[in-house]
Amino acid sequence: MNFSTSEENYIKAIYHLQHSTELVTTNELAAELQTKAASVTDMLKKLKAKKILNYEPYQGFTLSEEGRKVALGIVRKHRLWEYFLVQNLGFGWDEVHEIAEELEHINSPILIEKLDAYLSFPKFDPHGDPIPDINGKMEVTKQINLIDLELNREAEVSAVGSQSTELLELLRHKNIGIGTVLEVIRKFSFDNSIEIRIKNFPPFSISQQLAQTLFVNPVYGSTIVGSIS
Amino acid sequence: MNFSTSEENYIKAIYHLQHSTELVTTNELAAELQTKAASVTDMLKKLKAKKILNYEPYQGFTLSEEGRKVALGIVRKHRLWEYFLVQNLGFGWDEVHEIAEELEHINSPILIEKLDAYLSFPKFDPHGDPIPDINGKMEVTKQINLIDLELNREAEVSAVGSQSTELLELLRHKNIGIGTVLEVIRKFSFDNSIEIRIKNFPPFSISQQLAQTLFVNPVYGSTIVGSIS
DNA sequence: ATTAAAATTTAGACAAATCTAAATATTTTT
DNA sequence: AAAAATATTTAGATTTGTCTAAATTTTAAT
Repeated sequence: MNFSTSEENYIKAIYHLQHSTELVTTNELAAELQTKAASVTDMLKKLKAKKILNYEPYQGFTLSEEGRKVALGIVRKHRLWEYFLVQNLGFGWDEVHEIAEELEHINSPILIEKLDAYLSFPKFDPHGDPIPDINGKMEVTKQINLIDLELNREAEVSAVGSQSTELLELLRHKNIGIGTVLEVIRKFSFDNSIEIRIKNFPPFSISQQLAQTLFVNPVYGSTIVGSIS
Repeated sequence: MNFSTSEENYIKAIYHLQHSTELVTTNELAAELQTKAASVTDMLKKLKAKKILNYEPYQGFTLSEEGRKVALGIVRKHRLWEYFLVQNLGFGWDEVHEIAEELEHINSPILIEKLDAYLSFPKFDPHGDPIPDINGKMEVTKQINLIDLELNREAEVSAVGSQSTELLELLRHKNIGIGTVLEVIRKFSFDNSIEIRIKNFPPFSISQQLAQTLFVNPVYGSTIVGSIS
């Protein structure tokens, strides 16, 4: 099935809101999309008719299985284009969101597969968010500085960003390795450093540069992994 | 000023039709866009109000100076994307038109300038059509096999596609060089060979491979060159 | 368990882009 | 130069996505 740009924007917004609150409400969605509640209701009816939503009037709504697949497809396109814009065209990571908002609505599956191959199948976009693969699968892993404190505080280190001796020296000094479980205590916006604690030890802080090389899986907080096809 | 996707499609179609007939008519445009004459009239009024068209009811129409600049900007985007799709993503030249029809409506001047630079400022798209530069200027030159026999038959060789000894050997044998004036007599669709004549000599034919390396300027046939900004 | 407040939906309107059918203008034919 | 044929425009309707204002439902407060 095909969707209009407007329908796609609704589906994507619902997908993102569901990450924090399972049941999404009309007003939340209106705020997210900078539109009016009445407009949202109209679109909800349309998406329900297309079997994209589980929706009963006044009761809130969630994406259907089909809806989640559509959403993952849009997220895939958005993040692949962002990667291209930063990595190949030389944009800054903070300049690409709006352009990707347009590019994500280009409708050509073969284009996206060729782009993915051209970029060598990246797993994370320039903001550190995971890129779903063609089946909707994506890494649960994220950079530790991107952990959402509202959702998860504990995370297990699953990979490090490079094998440089400088990085490994620092990690050994801090007693961090693959498998280490960390609790994120606080983030400081001044220098993007974060304070963390390894179980049974006193807290300490790590720099932005180090945080960006630590890829972690949330210990609870099941970021759900699914499939598009 | 900004234009909707639909407005842009009308502007581009009028631009292309103007290449064959100076004054464009409502029915021609309706046929080109696969729509109805009544719909065209509606849009003509809109574009006239936006000063894109010279249009008097029942009298046909042409793009205004402003309209031509807008059209050249759209053509520029279309052809740059086609170049990217073929050269970088590995599409065949016959597979990219539809995708470029979508991509050409992405509205980000900086994106197009970065893409142009990334592609090293190509002057021709994969079909051999010239790509307008940021000011709307483009080569009048085209591959000789793309000469439109309805418009021009005589053309002057202005460049050859490579300096390989094999090519130069063939060109010397055929007596073709920079500045040679050729008359295109006929095209054969079976093998895409074309029959040409050098003034005062008997006609002979050249292969598709050779034709694609011969860049020519029409001798009469004023393909108009303009500026966007 | 009412009432008050907040959230959501319905009703009716609007702009953009399209269509069909009817009216009008232009061009061609005789 | 009038009639016939063709081209173009107008009038009125339709779809999509949006809005405001009014009505309804749910939730929270007393």
